[in-house]
Amino acid sequence: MRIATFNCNSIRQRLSIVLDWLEANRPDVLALQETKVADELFPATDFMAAGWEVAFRGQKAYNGVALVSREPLQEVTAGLRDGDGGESDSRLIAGCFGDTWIVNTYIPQGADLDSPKFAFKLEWYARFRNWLEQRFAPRQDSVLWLGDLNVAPTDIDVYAPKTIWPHVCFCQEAIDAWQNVVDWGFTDIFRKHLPEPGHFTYFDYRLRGGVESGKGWRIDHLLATAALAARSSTCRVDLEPRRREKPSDHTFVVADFD
DNA sequence: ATGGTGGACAATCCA
Repeated sequence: MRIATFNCNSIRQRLSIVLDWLEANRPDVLALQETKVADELFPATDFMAAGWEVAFRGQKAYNGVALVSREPLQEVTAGLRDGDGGESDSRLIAGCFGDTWIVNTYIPQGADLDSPKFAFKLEWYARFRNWLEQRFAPRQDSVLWLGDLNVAPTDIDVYAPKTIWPHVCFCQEAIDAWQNVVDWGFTDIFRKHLPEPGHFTYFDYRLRGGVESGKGWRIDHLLATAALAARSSTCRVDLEPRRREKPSDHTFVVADFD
């Protein structure tokens, strides 16, 4: 089983990068964030024409998540409160692949530490833990949580921890909010296989030569409940799509399971 | 150094 995540920063701008990557890597499921398109304008026919199933929940201009898969996912659900029509609906989409639940989230970024958007971020994390508790039992269920989580949990997850701290994605409150969800029952698949510093998934457009100079962040994550984590065999960052014209500011992250 | 770039969408908002 191969599962991947990619913040595409507009699926319509990045469609050929995504379709080419799917063809080359043949994942079972690819989770997308920041599709930035209302559902009626999502390019579903392009995915279907290339032989992929796709489930999506978005809104105009901002946010938006999707799950691309080789076979249709079962029991697809979107939103923290499914159907509330608000912003929270376009930040979560989940579905069942075999006996594994794939839970794709685009966590709020938070803007500034003193912004209401940061409070909304912390609240969103708390609501998400509640969402998990209501649906799954970490010891029984196979759950893979992945996506743009907008948290760099440790010093080796940012390129310059001393100067970046505190930041909405690298501060104690955000790390605690992330840890509280991890404590529900997740293992960090990425760090299981890539424990050393220097692996990043996001490079700010505004820093020139960010990839070459290693000025990155690890804010895109894959985490799994214990039995599923024990089955994971590899995890890697794929920088190849960044050599394309107009790359996303995020990388693909891929995990394989036995 | 509090900038810088990029996307959506039409003046700014968001990251």
